[in-house]
Amino acid sequence: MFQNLSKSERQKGIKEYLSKDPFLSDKKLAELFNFSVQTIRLDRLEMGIPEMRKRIVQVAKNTPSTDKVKSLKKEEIIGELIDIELGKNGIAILKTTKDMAFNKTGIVRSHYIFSLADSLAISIIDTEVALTGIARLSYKKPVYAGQTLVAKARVARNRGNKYLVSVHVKTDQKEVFTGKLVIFSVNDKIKKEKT
Amino acid sequence: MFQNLSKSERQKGIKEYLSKDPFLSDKKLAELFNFSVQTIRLDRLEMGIPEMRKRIVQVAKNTPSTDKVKSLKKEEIIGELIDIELGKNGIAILKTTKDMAFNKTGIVRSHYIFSLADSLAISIIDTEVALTGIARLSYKKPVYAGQTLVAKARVARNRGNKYLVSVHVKTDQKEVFTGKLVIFSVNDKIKKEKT
DNA sequence: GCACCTATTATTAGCTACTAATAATTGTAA
DNA sequence: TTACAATTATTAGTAGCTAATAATAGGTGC
Repeated sequence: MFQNLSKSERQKGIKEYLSKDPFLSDKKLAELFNFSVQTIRLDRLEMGIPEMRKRIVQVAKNTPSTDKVKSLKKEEIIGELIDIELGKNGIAILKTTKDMAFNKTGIVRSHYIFSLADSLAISIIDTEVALTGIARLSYKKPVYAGQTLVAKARVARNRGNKYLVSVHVKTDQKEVFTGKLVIFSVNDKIKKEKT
Repeated sequence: MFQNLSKSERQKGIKEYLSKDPFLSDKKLAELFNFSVQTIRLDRLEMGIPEMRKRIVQVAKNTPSTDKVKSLKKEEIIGELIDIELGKNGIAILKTTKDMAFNKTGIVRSHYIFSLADSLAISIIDTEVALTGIARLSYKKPVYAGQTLVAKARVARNRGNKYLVSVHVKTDQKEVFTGKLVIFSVNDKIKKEKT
């Protein structure tokens, strides 16, 4: 595979290979780089790379990423605003993908649909800041990854800073979700009050 | 730890322990169950369970393993699962960050809180696939970026494949969100029906 | 030339966590 | 008492190491 590599080149190569495949033993690395097993070991020691078994344990203990919080990306949530009449209604579209769905079934996770509905509902309120207060959600049919969702929101009632918004989400003419959201328009004072 | 277990009890115990912690060596199992290493090995052979190193490799390579949480892989859960009793209750934590919030106010967008509640609720259902049907959400107080949310979910009722899960989310002892979610446990048939 | 140094390779002993095979021991039931 | 299962022990061999020591090759400086 390799020949006549300098020490630094070889060490760099080992690092690279191991980052791609931590399952390589010293013996296999020795064959790959055409150096003796002992040299490879020395390289590992110099670079502070643990032995294969420990590397595998590390991978095994990290794969089910224990404490990493997977957050939703903005683009994934909001979808695309198609049409909007502030204070009245709006339409948004979201193309669902595999990573929004359960691996096992391909069914899109419910909070993605809610996120679409919620952000659309907030968007159509004609105010600086809007917060969701109460919501009633109803999931009618499962949505499968790949399907495109069309969300329509409408302000059903408005008393003072309180808005009742109803959202209907469809895919292929079928209604898959409906929700009623009570949204409050808020000014900056609230922020101070509650902190 | 254990004493005077029958062969079948012991083998059952070994299976259980290894499903929870595949990193246990035969020696440690022998100490746990108070039997000799050779007996443990015979048990593994009879049950077709590979040695520790091979188990670790399996985990590392992400080969399908029956997890404690059935319906969701850990990465798929929003927030960090702290404690769970399948079919009963569970606790999850989410550290909120700026990119979960509105720039203007620093208030966390409501769908992040719902996502935490929803994925926790689904996690505690002891089934292969779980889907949200109906939900009633109530946002009590605004949450500010940086605050840590603690979500507690409890199965309030369970009739057949229909579960009523109540979720309470708090930060600094204050309740910021409550929700009642109706979740359905589903088998694979649904998938075929609706596609 | 020689001393010195680095890089590389070899060798040996010991470790963990096994497999595989064989054998001995214990207990219990026909 | 014999037969059998369950358990434990023993031995040889394996992979993939650590750790320590030693040998060898090649170059640099003087």
